[in-house]
Amino acid sequence: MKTNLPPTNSPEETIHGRGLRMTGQRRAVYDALMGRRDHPTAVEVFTRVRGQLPSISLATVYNCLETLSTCGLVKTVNLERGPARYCPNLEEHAHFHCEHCGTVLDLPLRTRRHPQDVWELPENLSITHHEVAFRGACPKCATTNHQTKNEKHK
Amino acid sequence: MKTNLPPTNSPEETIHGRGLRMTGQRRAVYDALMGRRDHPTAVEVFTRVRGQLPSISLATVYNCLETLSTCGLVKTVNLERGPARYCPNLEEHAHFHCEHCGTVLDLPLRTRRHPQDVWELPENLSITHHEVAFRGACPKCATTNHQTKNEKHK
DNA sequence: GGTTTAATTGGAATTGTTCTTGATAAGGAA
DNA sequence: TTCCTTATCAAGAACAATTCCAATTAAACC
Repeated sequence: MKTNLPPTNSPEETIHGRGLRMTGQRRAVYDALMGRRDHPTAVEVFTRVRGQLPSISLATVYNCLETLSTCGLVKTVNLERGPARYCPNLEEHAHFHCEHCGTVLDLPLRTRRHPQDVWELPENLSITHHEVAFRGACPKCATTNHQTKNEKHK
Repeated sequence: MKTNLPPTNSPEETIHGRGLRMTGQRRAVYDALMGRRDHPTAVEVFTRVRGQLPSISLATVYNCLETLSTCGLVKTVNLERGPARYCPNLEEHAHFHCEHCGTVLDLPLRTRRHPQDVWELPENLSITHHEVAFRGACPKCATTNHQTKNEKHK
């Protein structure tokens, strides 16, 4: 099974390998994402990148994120209905999603264990990726009695 | 950890237990979903339910699905950017999503194994749910050389 | 430098979902 | 029953996230 191992190549090499160009916009979007270990939305990436490239458009940020994602340089994460989030961590990991404050945390794999061991996978299924997400309350929110993020106030 | 075990109560009891009413619309939506072991979108449920209740509105289908989901009678599944899918299977299981034809399959849990064994979960995290999704090609699509579902034709 | 093709922009369009308002129906009390 | 209260529904408007489109700009190669 192909796991998403960090590429040994530079992002330029990876992009060129697909016949694509490493433009200033793609570079800036890539750097904005790699700069922190978090899970920003496209709009959040947009506001970060604007610091470097004030003329960039939101559509371009979407395009760049899509390109980087299909090249395997970043991961797209859809944990819930809202906007997609983008993840710079290419190591195998699961996500934890706090239902109170919305934070997303990375959970590392235990050595020698793999999700495939846990589930009955029919032989004839060809698996290319897998995604594991846990939900609940993060350490901060678990102690306090918060309302759920999207819950309505009276 | 709370797993989504099938409720021993009838759907009516579960709904009443929350101070809600089992209306004709909720019943019809529930039955439409339980009638098959697949993963329809809200619109697909809408067209099914219209057979029984021609005057039902799409907004009501969304409302009913939301209600049934928060009552734990069905599961909401967000595997990708498109529309949410709804799952009648309350047993613990993972999802397989075919990237070619879009089909979603249920994968049963291997006995005695749990996702929590595979990941490093910090002590102070309180987990309420987890979701596991695999992607790739289903048996049918693995043999043929299909295009990806959303890929553009020239 | 010129040519070719990919990429970017900005705005319009689309998709999926939620909100709003007035009408309807359920369940309990009289 | 009948009335009363409250939840729920229908229809369409509104909304948020994303994608599409057409014209312009920038890369890469000759």
